[in-house]
Amino acid sequence: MAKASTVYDVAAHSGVSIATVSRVLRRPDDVRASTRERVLASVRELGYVPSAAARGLAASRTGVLGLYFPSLDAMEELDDAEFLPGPGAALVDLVVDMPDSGAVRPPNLYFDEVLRGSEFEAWRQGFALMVGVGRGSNPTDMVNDIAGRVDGMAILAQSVSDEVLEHVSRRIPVVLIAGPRRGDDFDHVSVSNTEGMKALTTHLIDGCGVTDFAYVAGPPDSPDDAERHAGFVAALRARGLDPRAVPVHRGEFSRLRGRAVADTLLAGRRMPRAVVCANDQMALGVLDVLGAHGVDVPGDVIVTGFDGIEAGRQAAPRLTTVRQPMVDLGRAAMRAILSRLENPEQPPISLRLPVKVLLRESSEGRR
Amino acid sequence: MAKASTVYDVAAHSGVSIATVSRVLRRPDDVRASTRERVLASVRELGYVPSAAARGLAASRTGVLGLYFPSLDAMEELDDAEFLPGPGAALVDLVVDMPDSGAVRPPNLYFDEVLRGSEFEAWRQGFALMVGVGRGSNPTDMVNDIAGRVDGMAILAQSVSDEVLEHVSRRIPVVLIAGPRRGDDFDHVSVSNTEGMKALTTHLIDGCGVTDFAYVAGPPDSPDDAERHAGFVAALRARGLDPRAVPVHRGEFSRLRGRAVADTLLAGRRMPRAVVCANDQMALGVLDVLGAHGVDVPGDVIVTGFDGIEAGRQAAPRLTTVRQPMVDLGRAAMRAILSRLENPEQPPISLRLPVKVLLRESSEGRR
DNA sequence: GCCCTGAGTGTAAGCGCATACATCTGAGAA
DNA sequence: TTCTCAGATGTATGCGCTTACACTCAGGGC
Repeated sequence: MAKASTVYDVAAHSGVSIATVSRVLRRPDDVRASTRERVLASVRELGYVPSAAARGLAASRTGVLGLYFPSLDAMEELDDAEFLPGPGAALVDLVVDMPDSGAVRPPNLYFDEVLRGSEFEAWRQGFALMVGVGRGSNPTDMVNDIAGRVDGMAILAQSVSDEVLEHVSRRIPVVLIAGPRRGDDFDHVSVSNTEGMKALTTHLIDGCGVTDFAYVAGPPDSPDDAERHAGFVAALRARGLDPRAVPVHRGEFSRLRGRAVADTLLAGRRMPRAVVCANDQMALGVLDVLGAHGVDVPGDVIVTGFDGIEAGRQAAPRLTTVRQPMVDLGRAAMRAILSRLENPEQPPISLRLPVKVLLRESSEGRR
Repeated sequence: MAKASTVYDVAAHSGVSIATVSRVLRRPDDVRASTRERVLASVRELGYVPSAAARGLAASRTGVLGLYFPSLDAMEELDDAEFLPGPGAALVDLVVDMPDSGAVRPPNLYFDEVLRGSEFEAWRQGFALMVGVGRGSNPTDMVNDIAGRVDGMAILAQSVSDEVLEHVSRRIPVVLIAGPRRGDDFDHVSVSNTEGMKALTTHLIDGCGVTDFAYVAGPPDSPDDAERHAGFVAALRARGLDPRAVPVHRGEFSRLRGRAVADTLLAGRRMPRAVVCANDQMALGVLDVLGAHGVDVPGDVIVTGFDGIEAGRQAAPRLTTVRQPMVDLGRAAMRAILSRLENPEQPPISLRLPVKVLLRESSEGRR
């Protein structure tokens, strides 16, 4: 790494001008074959790797797309504690792992899957992907930082103030992922939360004959939760049921919260026929407790979730849920950016991806 | 986005020189407070976001660290099929999800968790993270591309040829993640595969009285698999057992493969007392089949895995395994890069992270 | 034999920023 | 009052690359 070599070095080494070196790399066909070979040989010999910074400056595009997430629960666990083993540390630690030991780390599907989709689509379109997570005292500094490094970026909605959004969008295209639409000015991709929950609820009423519900909601500031609850209410109304008669248990989107709600329900007078939860984690918590108390699911009580996480497929009984296309969300976001890049004047994009209601044994079993 | 504004615009707008604008952003204390405010107001008003390309060029460092992965199974599924809904597409699709419908998508822990750790550590150190996955006809083109964009990068071992490795490492520090050590020239972080498998196997022999094994190995070209198998063999030897007497079933690291092996075992003369698998996916496949055939685990057969994925915790019975610190692997890789960046002349780093043997019900139950 | 043409290559001008160095200003010292 | 010096700001250069444009040098048509 003794001073990385540059076009000048390669040019000198192969006896051509820097323009020719550049051409060999960007438009090889414009250069005579013999010259090209000579230059490529120098590239190999000198270990030359073009500087993307210089290239980006000159071409005024970076070839990078950005993805920004707010801080995630799964990330918060990480801390400053030293994690590297000391000099004499054991290489193996043998422990009896009790069923309830350790916190259940919520595998953050949103992050993992949206990222996966984004990376894939960016790659397909010939872009690299830069990721950033907002943390610390000034989470949105990261947004600005990324904005300076990319040709366009996707931001998980609800995580950035309008002011910052407005600011960076003057430099690059910005697309919002999930959450409510932010004014009419930003491109936006999301999933059919409302429609999905409405379809599921309607199925419970029409297909399973449920008239007696409990609803387990997420935090009040979650736009996803609001949309899902709206779908639930709409389904009830459409069938002439009174939404106000349904008890709503509001809290955080966690498995523990689901357990707490189930305890409350069990302590109550009478169990509802169906417990509809605004996400899978909570539904799994409900299943944990009902299972432990010998309640028959779905015979006595139907339980449903939302998201379609893997753990729901592995639960017993398997959880009926609404699967969000999270990978596609990432892909669609990248596409939206590119579309905007190609055609800056087009009207704002607002894409709503379809969801899939997965009917499984927590609602469909013996009845 | 009508032409992003630059330092020049901000300078003109606030009546100062570009040097002052730059100072306001980089070293605010060197500028008089009143001037600073004026410049910051212009920054806000013009929606100015500094170009990282220009900054990188001028400062000859990018402030970005890179992470490169080879193509992953979980990624391969993604294809060019159109995924965006057509104009009249339904927003909801209601399906009865049968237990065996759909492929079991292996959540790629390696990717997700190493990435998580890398991003976190990069952020802590004030760097952004760029990710790339090798795919297509020339997977390692991506390595070169990333190398031109970052101050240092981590590469998942085994995924890049020595030639490419050598080439990019002349420009930036490169650290290899997992796999075998590559010569003595590269910095390298990995986990204690051998020691972990040896400890687990030793426990099975000493603690569970197992003398009769079957071993389910991964693909022949997997260095992880090789190390794990070496640990297994070492444990047998240390207790006077003959490794050659243990049937080894070699194949890919998948759940389906585990099921196939279990079928084979069941079809055989006699079941071994313990089935040791080189990863969790395969062990889960074995559990699937044994469970379906009413074989008592661990009463009749003990099953163990390796990796510590979440699904193993949720299996019934819960899977005994060796947990790799994947998040820490990512963090350690980023640290190694920075360490090398600060002190280019230090001797090669070779860090081996400890693993944790998790004894759960697939080996520990009633006996 | 001359001019035109196009392929191949070189020249030079930025791209937007950081920063060494020059310049200017005003307050305090003499 | 004049000089000094430090703080504040401006000037100018270069980071490594892309690319418009200029140039050279055949070969072909006249």
